[in-house]
Amino acid sequence: MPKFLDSLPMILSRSLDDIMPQYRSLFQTHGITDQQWRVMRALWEQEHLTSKQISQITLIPAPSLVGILDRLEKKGLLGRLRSVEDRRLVFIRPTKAGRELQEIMLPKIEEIHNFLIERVTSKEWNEMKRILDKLSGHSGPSAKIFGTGN
Amino acid sequence: MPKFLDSLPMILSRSLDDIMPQYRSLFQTHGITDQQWRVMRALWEQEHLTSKQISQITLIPAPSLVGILDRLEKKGLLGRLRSVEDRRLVFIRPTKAGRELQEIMLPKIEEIHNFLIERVTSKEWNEMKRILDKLSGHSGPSAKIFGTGN
DNA sequence: CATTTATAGTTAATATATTAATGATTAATA
DNA sequence: TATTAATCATTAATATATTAACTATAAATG
Repeated sequence: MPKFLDSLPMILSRSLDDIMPQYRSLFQTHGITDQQWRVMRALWEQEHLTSKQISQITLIPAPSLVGILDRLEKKGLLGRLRSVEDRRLVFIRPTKAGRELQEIMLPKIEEIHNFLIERVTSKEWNEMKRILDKLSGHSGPSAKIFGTGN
Repeated sequence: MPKFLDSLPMILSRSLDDIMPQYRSLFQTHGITDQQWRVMRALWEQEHLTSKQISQITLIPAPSLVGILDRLEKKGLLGRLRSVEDRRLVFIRPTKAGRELQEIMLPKIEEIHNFLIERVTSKEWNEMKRILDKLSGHSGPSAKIFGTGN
């Protein structure tokens, strides 16, 4: 394998390119994008979240999130409400239509997820996560010494 | 771990988010972007490549590649030349400045790569690639029967 | 209390991704 | 050979990523 294609960014990008289409066709069926679903998914089982929290959970950068929330709001899937205690905060909560979409999509998302992970054993799945975590620097020497043990 | 964060897209995205900044600071030093480097890297040791080939190697979608090549051309790092035999093809070749940038950057890229993979054993590295390949569907039952063995 | 510092959300500018469509060219086929 | 189908590069429209800067607000500090 050429060195370029064997770099970590290329390996991860290739995997994403391979699996995302399976999710994407579902997203398209429901008229939303990858990232828009990420936001809706983050709100699952949540009364509301702040923009900051959504950004952290979904890994969507804050400036990108603004437009994504705009479009989801325009689609009537969620609403924004500025906090009274701390007027810097904006609470995001799904609308009724948003909740219904979540209910419809989540099982199908889980189907795809199960279809994918059935390709590997439970041990392999955990191994992969562990190794990726090490590569991310979350399980290195410092983590062993100073980390929480997770 | 919440189910959402334990999905394959989130796991892979998180890994990318963790490692890319280490590369990105190098890219910025040399005034190019991630994808622009991908293109230059693909041309390493190549006389020239067609747009199609670059798109396949780098995983950059063809429409995105157009603008990326425009900017690299404007920076004087590569040139376009339409093929004479098949006038649909466009050959991309690095300029002298492009070659020099490759020479300067590649060792540093490899440093970062080595720094990253030193976090895991050689066995773990190969295990991760193998498992990701299975998840991508490249090593499933059909691959075992019909594949090349790689 | 006045001033500085930090934080949440946002805007702005540029680069890239996604999908569909188009123009030019070549290959395939009746 | 005339037509049809396929291919490569590109454009167009919309969505998102990246970085820096900005506004409003709150916290910290002198």
